[in-house]
Amino acid sequence: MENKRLAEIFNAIADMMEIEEEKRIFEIKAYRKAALSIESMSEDISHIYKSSGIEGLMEIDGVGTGIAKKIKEYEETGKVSKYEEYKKRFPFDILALISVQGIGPKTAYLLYKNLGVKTLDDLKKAVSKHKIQKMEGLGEKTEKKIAEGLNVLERISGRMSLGFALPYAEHISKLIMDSGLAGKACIAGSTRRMKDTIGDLDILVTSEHPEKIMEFISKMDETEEVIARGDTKITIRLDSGINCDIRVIEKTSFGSGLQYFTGSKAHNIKVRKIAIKKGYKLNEYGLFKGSKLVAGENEDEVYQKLGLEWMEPEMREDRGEVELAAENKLPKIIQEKDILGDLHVHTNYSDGNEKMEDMVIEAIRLGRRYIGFTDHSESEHIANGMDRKKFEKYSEDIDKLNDKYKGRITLLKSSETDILADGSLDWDNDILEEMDYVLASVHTGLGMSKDEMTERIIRSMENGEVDILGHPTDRLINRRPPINMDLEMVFEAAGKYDVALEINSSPERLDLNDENIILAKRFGTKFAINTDSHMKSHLKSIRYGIGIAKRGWLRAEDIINSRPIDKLKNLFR
DNA sequence: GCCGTTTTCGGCCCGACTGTTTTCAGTCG
Repeated sequence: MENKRLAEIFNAIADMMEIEEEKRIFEIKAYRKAALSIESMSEDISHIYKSSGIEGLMEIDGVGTGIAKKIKEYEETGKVSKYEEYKKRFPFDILALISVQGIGPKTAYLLYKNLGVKTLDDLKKAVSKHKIQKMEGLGEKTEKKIAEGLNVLERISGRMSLGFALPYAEHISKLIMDSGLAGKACIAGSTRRMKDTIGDLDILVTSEHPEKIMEFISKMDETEEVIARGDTKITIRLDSGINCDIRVIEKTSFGSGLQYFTGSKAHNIKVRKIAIKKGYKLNEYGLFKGSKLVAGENEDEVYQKLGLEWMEPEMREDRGEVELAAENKLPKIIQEKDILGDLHVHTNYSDGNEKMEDMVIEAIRLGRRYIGFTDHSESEHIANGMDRKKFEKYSEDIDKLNDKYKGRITLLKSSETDILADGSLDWDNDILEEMDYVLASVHTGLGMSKDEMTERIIRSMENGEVDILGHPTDRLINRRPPINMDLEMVFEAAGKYDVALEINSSPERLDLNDENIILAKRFGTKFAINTDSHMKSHLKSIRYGIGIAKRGWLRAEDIINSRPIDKLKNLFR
């Protein structure tokens, strides 16, 4: 998948153009737009080029003849000559340097020209020798800001999982509400869009006393540092290391503010263009005809006045949702209430923290109609995997509890069964047949070659016993990359053998993610949104998986655990 | 460089905050 690299190259071209060719602003924007499109595509751009050539590339939003040619060049030679030329002129690591908060292309160039700074290491040295404050146009404060920016870069490697960011954002919103100074405090940005990883938090606040809110926020215990503070907007760094933008707006602008602040950027640009076409202007303060406010208090109304259906925040990525909304043809995607059960739950029979019955009681309390127990199979020693004897006891326990809680919830018998290195399963068939369904996952031998891994996983599905493939890519956010496999081949096999792909809601996994879901859906696969709970509190994590599923535009019928228990059992049979 | 239900030429989303300035460029979202 070269999409990411190509997006990087086009972004770097745009950055380097900004240094001395800022007048070509629209050309620069064109490169950025193309980069954004390419980066957010689920389809492999090399495949597009190989199957449909330049014409295929030009179908991509923001890609015309010029950029399509450059993609072709990259596909054939591995290089883009325009980029190589720019790199000769500006031989410093522009992408690294501008990743520091406060440094943009112009500042990066100044640093290179005056101090010879080419890399982050050079930058660190320049900072420690206090060379930056002496430069013309920069000063003491800029140097300090850069020093802090470098600090933050070192502390935060990558983005935060949605599963950690959302509760944190909720906590901050609650603090703001509890201050009594705000009418509303609403989470916006990529957190509201339920993106699997979050760069920073955005919170929209309505208040009659913006200055008091600013003061309150800057004094919260959670606020480690105030990065910027104006009349309506404050940026803080929280003690968790994540940045948080808080914007205060009047009640009458709440809807347009939320629309604007939720994004995504690409979605907003598209919506604003529609506004212009229809003779309006749209900004965070409202939808205006001339200077007259037409809509602003409700988000729904803003869209409606533009002739658009309201779109779920999870869909706002400019992946075709605006066009469908204009025609009233948005798909009806999964809602939290559609999920009836959870098919990946551990207990203290293996590596879970709690007794089976406690998990059952909590699942009932959360309104689940069924719960599938999936304690680990024997070879997972590290996770206290069950042997045959223990499985029998586990199985009896499930039967007993099923009787006890009959009519309130149904317990399903399963096991998270290891997919061994050769693609076979970790239980013999006689045990597998005792289960209501089989959840199979890879836990070991993650370093295999792509071909071996692909074959291993496909083989595990071929024997017809597997119903769900658990956390298919095995990634751990910020800790472990996805395993090396041919996603399309695995997804195709899952479609062929009727194996549902898991959307694992555990904050550290969120696997599959939205892009993989979109890809898998092309092969007609079904999905299961599970929590992989190891304690009672984990059962609530289902909302992250649902968010990810919504981002993949999944409908209730795509998800097996939205079916009533009898239909689900039929499916497993 | 891209794009078209006003256009194949002439437009291109919109605004906040900071720092080093004396009116604005750079950065960010």
